[in-house]
Amino acid sequence: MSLRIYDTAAAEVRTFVPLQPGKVGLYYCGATVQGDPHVGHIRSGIAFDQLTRWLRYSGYEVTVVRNVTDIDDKILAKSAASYEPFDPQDPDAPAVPNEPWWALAYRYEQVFQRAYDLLGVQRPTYEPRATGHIPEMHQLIQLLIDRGHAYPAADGSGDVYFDVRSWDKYGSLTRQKIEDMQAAPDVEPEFAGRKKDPRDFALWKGHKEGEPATAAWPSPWGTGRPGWHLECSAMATKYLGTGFDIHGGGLDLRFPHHENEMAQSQAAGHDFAGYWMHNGMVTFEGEKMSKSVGNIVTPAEMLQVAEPLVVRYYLGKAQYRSALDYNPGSLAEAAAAVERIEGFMQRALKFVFGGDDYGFVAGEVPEDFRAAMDDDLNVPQALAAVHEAVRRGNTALGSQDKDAVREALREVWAMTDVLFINPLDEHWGKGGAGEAEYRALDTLVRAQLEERRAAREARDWARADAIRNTLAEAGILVEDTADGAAWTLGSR
RNA sequence: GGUGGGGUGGCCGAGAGGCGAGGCAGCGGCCUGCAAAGCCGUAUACGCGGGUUCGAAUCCCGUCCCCACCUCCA
Repeated sequence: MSLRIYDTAAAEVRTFVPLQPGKVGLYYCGATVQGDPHVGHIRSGIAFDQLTRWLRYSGYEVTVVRNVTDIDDKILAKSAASYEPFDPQDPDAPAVPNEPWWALAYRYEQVFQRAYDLLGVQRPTYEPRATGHIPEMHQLIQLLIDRGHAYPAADGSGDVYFDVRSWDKYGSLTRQKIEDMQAAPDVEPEFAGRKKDPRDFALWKGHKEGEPATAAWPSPWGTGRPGWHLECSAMATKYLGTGFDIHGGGLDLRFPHHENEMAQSQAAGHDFAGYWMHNGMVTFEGEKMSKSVGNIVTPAEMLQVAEPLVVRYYLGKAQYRSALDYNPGSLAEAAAAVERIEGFMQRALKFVFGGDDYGFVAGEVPEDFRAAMDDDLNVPQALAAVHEAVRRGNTALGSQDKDAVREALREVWAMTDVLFINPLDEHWGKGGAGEAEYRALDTLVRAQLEERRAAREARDWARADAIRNTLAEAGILVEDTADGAAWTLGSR
């Protein structure tokens, strides 16, 4: 009946109850813009896009916040490396030489933006950057110091640490005890005398020799820059309040990122997130894709072999908490499924409205679809509902049952709109051809089809097949239907 | 060592005590001049061994294996 979601903090499925009726505040972790996006980022974006769209379809007013972490160790390191001499032949050579850290961050932010846009991930209501929220972070740090949960390092480094031993709920998000955590062997010596406990994490990092002056901000504890984790707490609170509904992100962010976020926010006296949602990893032959393993498939690579809609369908087809395994056939399989849906919709539209979708109104989403989505976003089951409606519609097309075709079409339209995989949505375009180009091509193809029709009438099968083959070589697929031949641009 | 999540038919991927989700691929049929598309049909699937039950992929016990996190990661 109503939405139920799996809450990582509670480790169980809970009925979703918003803090304010009819409104949802959603924060989910975006990227640290230190490199090109990989499919994991996009999968996460799509998962929370599905959530957002379903919440909105369900009548909620949703405020979505996704951070851009534009300052961190890696960004600085990559920028610094771009000033080093390098061999242009080296595949790891910097894309832009002598690039300031802020330029590098902004460049990658835009790459992310394009990827999200292309795959139909709705832009968040607010997309704040870490560097734009230094004062908010300072307030939070001061609050934590005042409450006895943070301390400036005793060695004058300018670092400020969160005191994990001072917060007895530390570890509760991931159900870990500090004592049981594997000690990071390299951490102890480096921070000896600086941290009270090796698990203490930096809220503020004192400026170090050799780091750019542009990456240092004055603070009550000395010039420096923010630590990781802090930006999310500060920005979530600023845009959604000290208590909000849902916090999301990838499964690999549970610890330490989200654990630390939760600790510092709650230690500051904030309720913070009511529900924690984590999407599963994209795996390659069973293993998490990661740069160190070298088994990465980038969104750009996927988009070379499949159109954006197909990539979105693929990345969004599994339940968001499951691992999604990629293999070489994955995208072709997704493409076939998408074509099945699109084929029905095209035929149905033509049959019911004569090919003109003017004035078409999508129907309601059917009950089985609604139930599936309400069940912790069970998209695979929701897709089953889509395909069942498609089959029903195809059967109705076969029997020329206009009412049944129209009904199936309205349902499919509504469902694919919610999942944002409606092949006829203008977002996905039509093969990239503009209106004028399409009309020109249509005129030429129709002339060919007319000639073929005449040949078929004369039972000149060789001629008819030759025309069909020629068109096929140009990527134009001809299908004979009850009311004449139709053509489509093939997907490959 | 600690904490989570898994092992489902050729592949992907739901389900979680009782009519074999769905997609992709395959096979047979219908339709078609032939195709394509579509429709219909088609599979001794639930890691292994025990147990509970009238009935277990689903519950219990044992066991093997895999993955993730505990360091940067969506």
